[in-house]
Amino acid sequence: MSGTERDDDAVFKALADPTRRVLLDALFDRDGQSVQSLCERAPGMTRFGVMKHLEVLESANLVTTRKVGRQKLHFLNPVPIQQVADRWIGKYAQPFTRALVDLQADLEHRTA
Amino acid sequence: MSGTERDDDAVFKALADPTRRVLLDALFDRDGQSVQSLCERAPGMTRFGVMKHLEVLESANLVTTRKVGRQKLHFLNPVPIQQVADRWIGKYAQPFTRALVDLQADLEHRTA
DNA sequence: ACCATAGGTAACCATTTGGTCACATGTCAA
DNA sequence: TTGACATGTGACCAAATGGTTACCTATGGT
Repeated sequence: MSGTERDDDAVFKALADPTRRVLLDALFDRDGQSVQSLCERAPGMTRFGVMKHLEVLESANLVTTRKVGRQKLHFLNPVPIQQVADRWIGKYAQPFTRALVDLQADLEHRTA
Repeated sequence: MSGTERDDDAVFKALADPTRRVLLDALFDRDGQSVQSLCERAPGMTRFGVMKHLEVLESANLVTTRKVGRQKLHFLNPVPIQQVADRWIGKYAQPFTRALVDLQADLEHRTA
C-alpha cells in the first residue's frame, strides 16, 4: 500500500465506528473539548473506552490534541476526511456518476 | 440508532476494508462482473474470502447482484456512498468548513 | 501539605472480523 | 448423463477490536 492509501485506510477504519463518529460530531459542535467533556457524548461507556476511541482518531490524524493544565483538549481536523472525500468518494458521488447510476437503475428496472 | 444511522453504519463499516474498496473500484471500472472475475482483483486471496467481502458489500447495499446462468453478476450501487457523503461527510468537507479549518490551523500554528 | 480532579498505562476479556478448507448445489455442454 | 465449471454453505481458526478494571501520574486549589 502506498502512503496515501495507508492514510486513507486509517481514516476509513476510524470512521467505521459509530462512537468515534459521535465524538467527531461533538468536536464539530464545540471544538477543543477535554476527555471528560467528550465522555458525556458517549453515555454508558467508561472514560477508558472513550480514550481508546480518541487514540484511534488521533492516530488517524482526525483529531489533534493540546495539553492545557491538567486537561487534554481535542481539536477536530477534517482535512483527512476532505482528502478521502476528494480522491475516493468523489469518484462515486459526482453528479456525472449520479446521472449514470440513475440511468443504469432505470434500465435494470425495465429489464427485470 | 435510527434507520438511516444504521444504514450509514453498515456503509462506513463496509468501506473500512481495503479489499472491499478495491472490489468497488473494480466494479467502477467494469460493472456487472462475476465472482471469478472479481477474484483477479484480490490476488493472494481465495474465492471464499472475496465472496465474504462481496456479501458485506451486498448487505450494505453497495452492490446488487443478478444471477445469469451459472454465474452471479455484481453491480455497483454508489447511492449509499452518495447519501453518506451528503449527510455526513459533506458537513466536514464543504468549502465553508474548509475555510474555517484553514483559519483555525493557521491560528493554532501562530499560538503554538 | 493535602486532597480532589484530569488524565495515562497495562492487563485482561468477549466478540467480531478476515480468512481458509471441505464439501454441496446448480448449470451448461457434449 | 456425465463431467467441468461457477457459486453456495458451514465449520473452523487467528487476529483485531471494543470494552472493562485496577492502578499510576500529574496538576490545581485551599
